[in-house]
Amino acid sequence: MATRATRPELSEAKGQGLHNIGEASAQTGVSAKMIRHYESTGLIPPATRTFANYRLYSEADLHRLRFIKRSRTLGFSMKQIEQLLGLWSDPGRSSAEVKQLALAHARDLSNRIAEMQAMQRTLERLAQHCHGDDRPDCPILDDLAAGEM
Amino acid sequence: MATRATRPELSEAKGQGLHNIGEASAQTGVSAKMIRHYESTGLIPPATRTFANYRLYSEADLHRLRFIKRSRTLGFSMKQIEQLLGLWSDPGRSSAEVKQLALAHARDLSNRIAEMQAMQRTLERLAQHCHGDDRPDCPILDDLAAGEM
DNA sequence: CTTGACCTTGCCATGATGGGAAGGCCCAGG
DNA sequence: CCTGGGCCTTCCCATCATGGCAAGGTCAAG
Repeated sequence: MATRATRPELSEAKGQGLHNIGEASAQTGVSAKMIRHYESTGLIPPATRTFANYRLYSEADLHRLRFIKRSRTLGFSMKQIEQLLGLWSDPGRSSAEVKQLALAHARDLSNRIAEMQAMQRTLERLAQHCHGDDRPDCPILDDLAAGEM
Repeated sequence: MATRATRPELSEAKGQGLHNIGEASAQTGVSAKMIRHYESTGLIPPATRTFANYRLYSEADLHRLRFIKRSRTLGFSMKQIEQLLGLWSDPGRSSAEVKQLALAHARDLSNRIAEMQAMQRTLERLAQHCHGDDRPDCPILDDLAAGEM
């Protein structure tokens, strides 16, 4: 078994516990499309490749992808995730930095939630006063047309 | 005063209560950029023009723009606003259609609010358990790394 | 006439994601 | 050996609503 100094065959790589992009996607919940995108933007390092140029992912790579996936699920932006990944891999980090990032995002969420709740309440209120029948009279349209900001 | 059959001068048009795009923007809160954009997508009809090709807006046009602005403030999408405008100008509409549109949007908002609240609660909970000091230990990163979906 | 504010069109960027095309690779079945 | 189908590669385009910039025309005041 001569070790191929440069780039392995796909079957060989899989025998060593590596995964192609399809498997990586299935095991992390990140689409292949997005894995490639993350690589192109530098969020993840360039994947090693097989002889035929297929991308290969180690368990550590999958771990990183799951971290990203979880962060997206919590609504962090890609820019914030970049910072989070930096902190994650920095042994000299202070938890204060992480906490600050998380709380900033939480505040941002709160603000957006409040805005949407205001919209929601207004809509519910308007809809309550709308007959919702065959007649054209409609307080909802009246409100929109009145332009009460 | 010979009525110019084709296209008026700007000063003449303003004398007749028409507005250029800057005034229309100032009086409706819709940026000039977006007014042009709405025209290009057909949301509003092509504006009449001065001799020098400046757009002109009547009070009715401003009314329409305010309607759009108010609808955006309530979070309706452009596609929904297109429908709302159609209903607004349709004397034969049924208020049920309007109400249905509004309630569908309200439900959509509720869903998105619920998602964001879930994120928000998770973040607050994680942050509460994070010391936020100089040490690197951080339950927030632990959670992200664990990938508990 | 000059200056500055405003208008015109047109192109590019955002942020995260999906879709699709054109072509190459891999494996299994005949 | 050949073929089919499924996976991979890169590249471009679309979304949604909005802003920015650039190059050039217009208008009103000094």
